[in-house]
Amino acid sequence: MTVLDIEETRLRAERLRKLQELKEQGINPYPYKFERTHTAEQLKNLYKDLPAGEETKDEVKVVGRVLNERNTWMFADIYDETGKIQIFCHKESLPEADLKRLRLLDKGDFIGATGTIRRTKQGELSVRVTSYEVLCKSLQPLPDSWEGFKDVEARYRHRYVDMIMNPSVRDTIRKRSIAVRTMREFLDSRGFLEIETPCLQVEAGGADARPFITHHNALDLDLFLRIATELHLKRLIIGGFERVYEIGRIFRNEGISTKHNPEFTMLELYQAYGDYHQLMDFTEEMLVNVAEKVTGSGNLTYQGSEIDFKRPFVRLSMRDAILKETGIDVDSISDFAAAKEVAKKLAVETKDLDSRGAVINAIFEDKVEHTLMQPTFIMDYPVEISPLTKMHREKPGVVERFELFVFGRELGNGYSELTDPQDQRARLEDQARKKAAGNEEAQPLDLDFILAMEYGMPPTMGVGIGIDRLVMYLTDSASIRDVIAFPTMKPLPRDN
RNA sequence: GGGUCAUUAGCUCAAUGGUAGAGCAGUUGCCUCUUAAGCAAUUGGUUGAUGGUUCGAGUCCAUCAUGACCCA
Repeated sequence: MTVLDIEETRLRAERLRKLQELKEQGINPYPYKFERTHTAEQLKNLYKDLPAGEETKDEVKVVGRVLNERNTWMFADIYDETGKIQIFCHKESLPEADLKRLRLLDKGDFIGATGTIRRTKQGELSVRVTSYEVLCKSLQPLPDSWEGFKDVEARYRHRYVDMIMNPSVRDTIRKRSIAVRTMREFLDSRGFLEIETPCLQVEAGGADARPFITHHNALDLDLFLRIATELHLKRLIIGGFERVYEIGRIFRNEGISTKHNPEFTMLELYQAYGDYHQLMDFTEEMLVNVAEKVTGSGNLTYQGSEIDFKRPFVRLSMRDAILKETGIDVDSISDFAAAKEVAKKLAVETKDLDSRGAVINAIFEDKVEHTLMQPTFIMDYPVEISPLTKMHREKPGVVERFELFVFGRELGNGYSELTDPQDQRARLEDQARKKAAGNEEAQPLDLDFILAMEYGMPPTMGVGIGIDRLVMYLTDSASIRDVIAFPTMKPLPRDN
């Protein structure tokens, strides 16, 4: 795995030699600009009716990275962001010095070429080059263009090479950008404001997760990286903003897997005067909108399974979902001990769990979650695992919370926000007790948040949606690393 | 955290414990021709790291590093 370290390889030395030779010919291999007239895509459209074998006098200037060359630079494929255009370097069109200088080029170099448009007998649209400029001399050899660049580790460590060699990588990242933009447009058009909240926090609350710790030198103060944006966005609601959202980086100090990256992106949005029923409608509408914009239809295939992002999504209470899957009615479970009894019968692990609700949730996660392939809202969660959510207006012991599942995985989490400051204090004190008892994922007691709530918070609905996971579905990516431009990698030892 | 597998040339991959190889890339020459890369010749290695077993280790053993997959 030292392939692309800056080593003095033969191939690099060869390129350095050519670089030197270019300089000696008075050519700047790293010039400042080049004004192209067309992109590859524009040319393709413009000349789509030009028959094979036909030549025009239209002069164009194109740019791109050379990725392929045939017959000793007589033909070369150069790529800009929109695609490929072939250049044709014939001795009758190019001065001899320029023709000879082609030998100083390598695959990976950027060039700008001027010439006339023709379509070859083979039907390939080409630029007959009359002059060209080196726009950047590349020093590193690219991977084999036929076999490709497959080594998974190398691809993630050197993502720029991955992007050059594998167009699908760029396509996925592009779709991610479109998905995020579509979400912003959707929210902006509904009167939401995007507001940034702190990444550095004295207490990391709003979710059940272990935070990263960092240190502020001047204040000599340990700070946490945020694990959610929830508590600050709600302060904005208290402050008088009625519709706010943030699409922000979240940091959770957990393992790395195909579904988890330590830093990931979450959309959280809050709207005053709404409840979780309205929120489910809203969430559906937004996700269907995004899916259609990115994939062209809400109907997509993920890892071989059809997933239908079409309204309405299934809505099912957690109780009914468990009942359907196991035949057990969790409403009949009276207390923690009874819950553990049931879990044991179902072979569900209850180690580290500390309440009836936590056990019921574990049963759900173990028995039901993986069965929820199509977009499904699971509603009405146990209160013990939902410290920021309003009690259900009718059902005892549960809160007005839903999670959205797709392909057996959690994609979103929303609720009627708890707005009663005394209830909120009691719930967070309960969490703080659990934290003190060793539950590292329990939430801290954020006194300023409770103080804020004492000033008064209107009824509010709020939801968080994992952007990375959503984009995985939209791009049929098996790993979260595929939808992140630069996923977290363990560094290699530097001692070589 | 546990298990399985992987790591050999720039890339993709071979190699019963017995001389480290191929294709492509690179280089040189020839050729104004093409869609997998024109033809010919040719260079290129601390086999992830450190120990061990052995007459002999890419191969067997141990430890470590990085990663992939599965499991909790």
